[in-house]
Amino acid sequence: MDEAQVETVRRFNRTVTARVGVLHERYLGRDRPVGQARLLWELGAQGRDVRRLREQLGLDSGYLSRLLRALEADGLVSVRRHPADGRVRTVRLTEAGFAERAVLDARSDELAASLLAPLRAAQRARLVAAMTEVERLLTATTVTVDVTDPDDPDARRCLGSYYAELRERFETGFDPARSLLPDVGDLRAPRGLFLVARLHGEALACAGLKLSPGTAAAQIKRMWVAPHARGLGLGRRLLAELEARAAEHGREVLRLDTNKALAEAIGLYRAAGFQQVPAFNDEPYAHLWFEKRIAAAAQRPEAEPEADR
Amino acid sequence: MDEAQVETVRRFNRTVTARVGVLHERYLGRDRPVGQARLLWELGAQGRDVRRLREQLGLDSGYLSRLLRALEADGLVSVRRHPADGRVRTVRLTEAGFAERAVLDARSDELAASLLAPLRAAQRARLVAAMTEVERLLTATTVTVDVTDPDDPDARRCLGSYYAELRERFETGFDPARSLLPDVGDLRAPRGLFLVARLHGEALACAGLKLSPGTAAAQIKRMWVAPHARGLGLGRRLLAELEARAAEHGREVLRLDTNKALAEAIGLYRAAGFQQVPAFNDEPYAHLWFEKRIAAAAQRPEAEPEADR
DNA sequence: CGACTTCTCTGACTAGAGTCAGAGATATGG
DNA sequence: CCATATCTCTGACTCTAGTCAGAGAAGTCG
Repeated sequence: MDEAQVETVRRFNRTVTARVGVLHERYLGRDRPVGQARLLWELGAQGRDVRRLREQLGLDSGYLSRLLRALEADGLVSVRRHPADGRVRTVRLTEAGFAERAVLDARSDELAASLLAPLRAAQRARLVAAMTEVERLLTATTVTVDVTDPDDPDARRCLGSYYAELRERFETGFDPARSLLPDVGDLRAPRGLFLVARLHGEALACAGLKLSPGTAAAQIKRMWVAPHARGLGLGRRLLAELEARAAEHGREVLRLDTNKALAEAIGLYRAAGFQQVPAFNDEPYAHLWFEKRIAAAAQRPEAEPEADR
Repeated sequence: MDEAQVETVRRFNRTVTARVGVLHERYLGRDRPVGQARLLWELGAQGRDVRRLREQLGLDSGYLSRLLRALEADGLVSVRRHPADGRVRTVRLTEAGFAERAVLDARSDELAASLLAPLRAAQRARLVAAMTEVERLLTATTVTVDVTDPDDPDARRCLGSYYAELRERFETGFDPARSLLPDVGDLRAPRGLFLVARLHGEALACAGLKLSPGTAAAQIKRMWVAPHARGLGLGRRLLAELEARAAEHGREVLRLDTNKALAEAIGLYRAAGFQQVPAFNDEPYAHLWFEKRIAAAAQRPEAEPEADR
């Protein structure tokens, strides 16, 4: 990235935090501490476990407890014990809580409207379009990609959604036990690895890499991106990450098989430089096979994020 | 504006305050209270009067005083009495202060880079472009337009710059005393009005309206936009505002005269719906005359900001 | 000169945000 | 069933941001 880009981002940060950030806090916390307001905001229609709230908002347990009690005292939330686990407590908005949330909502609308109001229709449309773009890309930069054990709950959730989607989209249905990789346990060191992409703690995408011993090829398996997270470039990012990891392990070729029903994925593979090749395995669910030569590297390169993350 | 637009702005606000705002504060205040950091940041290369700082940052005088003393104790700023006015104190960064500022600068770069890092080159370029657009338009929404006495210092500053620019751009030079409006004092109630557009207290643009009695036409005079503020749509906004004010006063026609050297202004007038007409006065500096029929209105309409601000 | 204003500083507060160290209740694994 | 881990809550703090009411020094105007 060049200096001019960094400079633009800096200017953006200043302008936006000054104009939006400050107002946002002020609107939100007009007659309620910002901490409480944020909490109300975060509480959805159904109840939430305190534990999850804490983790999601990154709050100290003591602090959160106090915030909850303040809201409870105002009659905005009710806190009950979790039906299954008595240690856990579940928070839920009361009627009054919903009303208060609606007030915050209205204020948020008001702030948004005040930003748009001084503009002419054409400028407004441009601003909204640019905001959409910024938000989309900023969301993309917030996603983290980490090596995760395939037995981790997040990993399991991704795989579950993946299988469900395949079941629905493949003409023949899908049963992982009948596939060439019945046990995802193979996707952990030293025979492989498994990546999970997360946004604010929510798992959005996954991808596995199989590093069979004694071959120069690494194989991509179980790659999936949550439907609502498509279009953020996550697929490409996972591919780039896998490529870098494979290179670290001295592999020279990256391979994968796929099903003809997965049109977007196939497009992604081609765009990322994969070439179609004859079948290199007898995966029953595969119709197409791809591979890509990669630059082996002992150390991970730094300059380009394709390899960097 | 429609609901979808408001919704987009809201989503933008949430994402951006969460991602940029919080980080911004955290980076900035990593080992220094945010208040102090903001102050360091705001202190330019030359010294600043405490009075101006207070006004610019909107701080309580006691609070600012304490912040300054904290920075002084750390040897980052020096505070001396103003040479001309012993009540006023002037703050200036010390060597160590500049070093500390450089650290903040570096962090800001770091934050910017961290936002860009996970993206591919193409995405980066798109993000930067969208940010530029958002920043530009958000700046535009922050500009306020108010009726101001033509003798107000801001108004005088604008007019001064305006005259200077005309002197330079007109083939014949420019002397306000030789023009048809030698005294801007006419541009105040009840015979007229004068608008000044300001951003963070800095005057950026102005425009006058002459409401000669006994005629159905109002006349626009002394319209100017600071060179560095062009492209924000301020000219259009001022025109719209004047049009609304003229309508409020029951006028049915808006008129203006202009010089052929002012190409951008002429373009603006045409784009805003003005038609060229034969000379309606004998302004020595005018080459072109324009007018526009406007809808008279006792009350100011609300729906469109063209008339709203 | 004297009254009034302007500007900065000090002292005395308040409130919010957040941290840390347990205590107590409830699960879980051997 | 016991030891250990997990989860929430309480009490006791700290820090920062910010407000308010003057005091005192320095200018300004009649």
